[in-house]
Amino acid sequence: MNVGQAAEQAGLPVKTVRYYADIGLVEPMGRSDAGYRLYGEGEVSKLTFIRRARAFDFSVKDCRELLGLYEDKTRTSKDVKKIALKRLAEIDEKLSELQKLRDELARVAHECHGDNRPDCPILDSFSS
Amino acid sequence: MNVGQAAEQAGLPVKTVRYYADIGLVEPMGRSDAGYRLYGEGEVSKLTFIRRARAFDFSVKDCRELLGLYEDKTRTSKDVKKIALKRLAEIDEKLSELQKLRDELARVAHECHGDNRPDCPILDSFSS
DNA sequence: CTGCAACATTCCTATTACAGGAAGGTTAGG
DNA sequence: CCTAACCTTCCTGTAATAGGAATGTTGCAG
Repeated sequence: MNVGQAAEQAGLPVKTVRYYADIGLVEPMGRSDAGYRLYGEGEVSKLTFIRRARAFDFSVKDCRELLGLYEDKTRTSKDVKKIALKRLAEIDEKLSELQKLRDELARVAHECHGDNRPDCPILDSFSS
Repeated sequence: MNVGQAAEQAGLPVKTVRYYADIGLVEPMGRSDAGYRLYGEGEVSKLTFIRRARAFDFSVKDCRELLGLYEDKTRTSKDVKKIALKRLAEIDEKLSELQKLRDELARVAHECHGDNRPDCPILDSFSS
């Protein structure tokens, strides 16, 4: 199948599928006489796999590694879990930072009366 | 003062201060005979203001707007609060998405025994 | 006065993961 | 045969810098 159909089946934009081919993440089976990328079931599976992993906020680089493990019949679940736990720790850190930020912003926004007067605790919190 | 000193006082990397000058966010008071950027107290205040706002995850574009309000003696606290609340809503959405993602990743990672066997629920969750 | 370190300048490249668009070739159907 | 809907490559842009090269300036110690 051509790139459009592969993209649709994998649930990815065509641009993205071509991009993955360019960076050697998921290369097409081959090319047609006209130079069209040709994809099979296997490639669609990999593309789908990557879409799901990306939805878990894994970087494309991580995906490359995961895809390697995905295809490696000799890999152990330990290998995969290690990557997943690392990602989880990163997400936890991001979450806690974002949460702190949110609370502080909510606090200053709450303190701001939001009327037509010029004094504003939000701006004050940035400059003091 | 020169860019290095201004950067230090504002708590920003020199590169960043120059970048802010380039994009017209905080321009130096003037230039020395040798072409060195010259900063005064006012510029350092603005740079500090921006550093703090950036720490709140405001985009540089947002900062430009906030800086305009910061300097505008006729602005009302309502104007500022509007931006802050918009930002807050965005952060909340990001938080909830990240939280969902975290929980699901934690679940599949937990289900993975992480030993030397080849089957792995993490990878399975990507391909099923 | 000179030499050197520590500053400064501009400009170019790279990062992440694509999106948009131009210019052009291919294919399928009516 | 024409046309729409595909496909191709290539170039540019995004956000907010970081890194580095090549070069100029300043201040101070010897």
